[in-house]
Amino acid sequence: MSINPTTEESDAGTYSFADIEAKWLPVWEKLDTFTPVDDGSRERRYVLDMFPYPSGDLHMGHAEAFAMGDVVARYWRQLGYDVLHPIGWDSFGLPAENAAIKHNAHPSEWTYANIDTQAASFKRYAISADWSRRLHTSDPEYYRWTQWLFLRFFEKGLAYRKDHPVNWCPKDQTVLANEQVVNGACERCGSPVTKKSLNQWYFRITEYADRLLEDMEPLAGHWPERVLAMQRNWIGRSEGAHVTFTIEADGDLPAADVTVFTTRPDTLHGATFFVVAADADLAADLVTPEHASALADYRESVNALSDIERQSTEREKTGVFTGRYAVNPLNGEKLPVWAADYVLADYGTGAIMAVPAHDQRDLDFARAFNLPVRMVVDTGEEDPALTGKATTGEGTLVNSGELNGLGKEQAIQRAIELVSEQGTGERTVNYRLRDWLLSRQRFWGTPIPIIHCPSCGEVPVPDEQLPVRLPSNLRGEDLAPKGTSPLAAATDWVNVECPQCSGPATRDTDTMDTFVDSSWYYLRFVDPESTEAPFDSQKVNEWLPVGQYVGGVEHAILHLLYSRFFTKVLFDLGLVNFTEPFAALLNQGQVLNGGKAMSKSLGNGVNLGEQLDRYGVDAIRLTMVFASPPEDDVDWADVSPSGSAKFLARAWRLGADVVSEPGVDPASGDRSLRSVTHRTLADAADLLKNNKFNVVIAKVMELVNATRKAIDSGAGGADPAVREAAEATAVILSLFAPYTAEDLWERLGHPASVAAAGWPAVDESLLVQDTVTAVVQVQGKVRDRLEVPADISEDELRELALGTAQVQRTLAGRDIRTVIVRAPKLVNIVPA
RNA sequence: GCCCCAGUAGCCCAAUGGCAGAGGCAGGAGACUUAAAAUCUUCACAGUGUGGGUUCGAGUCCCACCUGGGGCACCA
Repeated sequence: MSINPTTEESDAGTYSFADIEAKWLPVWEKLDTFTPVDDGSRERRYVLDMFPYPSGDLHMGHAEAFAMGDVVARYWRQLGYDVLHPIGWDSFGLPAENAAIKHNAHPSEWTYANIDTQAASFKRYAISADWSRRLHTSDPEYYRWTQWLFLRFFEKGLAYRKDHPVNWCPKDQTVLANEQVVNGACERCGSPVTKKSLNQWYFRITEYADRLLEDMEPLAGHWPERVLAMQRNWIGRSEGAHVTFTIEADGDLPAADVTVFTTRPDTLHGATFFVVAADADLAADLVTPEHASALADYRESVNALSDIERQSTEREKTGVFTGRYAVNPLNGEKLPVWAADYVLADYGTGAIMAVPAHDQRDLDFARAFNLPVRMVVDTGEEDPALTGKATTGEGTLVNSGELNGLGKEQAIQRAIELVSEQGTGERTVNYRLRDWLLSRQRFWGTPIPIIHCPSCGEVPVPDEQLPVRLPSNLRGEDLAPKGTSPLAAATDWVNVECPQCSGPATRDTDTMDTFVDSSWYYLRFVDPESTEAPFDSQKVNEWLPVGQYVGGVEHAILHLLYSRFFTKVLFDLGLVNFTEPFAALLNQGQVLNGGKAMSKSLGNGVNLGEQLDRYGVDAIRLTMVFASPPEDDVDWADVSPSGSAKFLARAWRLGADVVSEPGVDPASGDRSLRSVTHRTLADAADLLKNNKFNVVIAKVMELVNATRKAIDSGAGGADPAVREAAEATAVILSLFAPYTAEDLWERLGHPASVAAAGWPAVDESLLVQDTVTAVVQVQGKVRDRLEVPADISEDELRELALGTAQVQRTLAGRDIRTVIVRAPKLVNIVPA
């Protein structure tokens, strides 16, 4: 055998992946096996891989992810479900624009050329997709509906504009959502992100914070725990109270009420000072004239810090006194009001009551500025004022008026009651999640379908005028980032009549974050040609939620959170009847090389095309799936595509040795091989259900080994059991190695396609063994083994075990305390 | 600092609380061959990161720790 694709003669005994690939690809094109019938005659199942971004050709990561998704799609088809497994492209985005600037071209040229390249590669890779549903988010036919959905959000008040300090990437010259800032740097290019105050569009995702959190419950067990944990973390729910402090009047400055958020209202009596975020307007409003210049200087120094510096936890505490005092509503104490950058303008209310004894940050600040520390919860630990370590645990309230003597939890409840009675506070829940900033100052995205009219304000583009197409006359340098959208330069495009008053007006020149495009594409796949609506709700309700979603963990928060949000809004709009888009999620691992992610700078990249040329599509697919459990990383340095190719050839060769006719009754075949076949089918079904694809491949390897042995030194190639085993091999292999499986299937005398052969029925009677080996333990240690009938009773087995010489010798006359019997496999004798 | 995940043979990995080993890679031996490749057969190697606990019995469950990976983080 040879795994060399250039083998010149290809006789019946030589496995040539290149020949097999060339042979079957056109046959499959004609068969159209992967378009769902979609008539309700079979149960519908939807399996989806996160759609690719068209950045050049497919890479090793695509090869892994799509191999996994295809296993599920192909398995579900074998089980007889009507399977929807579509493919499309997330085709708006920066790289296309940057390429266009560089080559003085239009982004669409680069984008659609790459899509064609990737599509051809996907076909070669034998992804069992329904190509008739192919979509691209940059097609006007698609983004028309992205705009339509935006307008529905706008009508509901879920899309709005506000002035706000935003994350700004100085390199890409655009704003970024919080989710796109990683450790203070741009997720895309790595540049340190700065803050800029701009008027921008937002989606009100915070309104859905609670539902995004609660609706994760039923996903447990179907989504990876770490993804759920990351989303929980990101949403950052915390329960506590709002408490309002009055800032006393000072000279010309009037009194003011300022509310704080605290998770520890029980420690109200321990507040010894008050802090407002230095960069919030509130600080400037409160400061007395005497302290104003110090605050201004301080604010300047704070603004000069990058996010990365500011987020360092090692920093010394800094701040300035505002000259004002806040009155504690519970005990009337006057607390000095400070402005400091350790309080965030963006979180909670941008102001806090500082309880240095029981909060480390407050304690650090108190020690830096010699402010008092008062312990109000006795945790049994040393006084934080002395140790410098705040105590945050359980304890008994002290120095706290009527809260004294209560435990922490009781005191929290009681304190909330007290401020509620006073009207100075209430129970509340606070979230870390911010609204989703969706405007981008870039060209290659979905235009925001809003017209700005000097007299009517923000006017939605009427639905019948959608799509608002991108202007076609901009290219090359016209697209270079300038800090404002390049669309502004297309004056013909920008200047329009106001749809309401017909006066002169201008289009919004920002485009949408591409994550908006990808937040609903899984719905469009159900009905991709529709010109009436983004999708047919009835059809969507029939197909969704997606039964199995497959993609990388890098989208644990971004795409998955946004899509969940979109689905909930669409539910509220009555457009879908479910609230979670993805019932099950599989995060495939990364493909590494030598322990590290592949990268140009490390020079450890592996080219997918070269691997396919060298080992064949099936060997690469099999290697990806066999290497480890799907969610684990695959280190390409640790795996053996040539080993996979060898196995495939071995499986394929079975075809030549099966000499019985198709359709022969296997009942008369060799029983032990039949047992292996049916055991393999049963185990594989179980393993596939649990995404243990790597183990399924190990099982089919065993089946191939057993079949080879039966042919060479057992029942022989004419035995019907050998045919049965080879056919089962072809069907199981069809999930992982479609070309080899198809060719084997043909060699076994069947017409194409094995993909539609159906999962063989398991004969339960073949799974039962006549006799099994029972293990006899004394005190957990194995002392003997017995061949016993599989249906032996507990009593019989106990008697047998107690009677063995080994057991008698080990017991050496000791009394028996108890005997554990798990018929027919185990007996454990426990001596007294 | 908080949260999540993982540590089994030289390597990748299996193992409903019940004999630690299914499969593969790399390695050794044999058959076939003039020889090699390919093919077929066969062999060896760990007591499951560490320390406790629960149990008749723990790789598996619980606690603590160590190591590695990931997420969040002056989030009140």
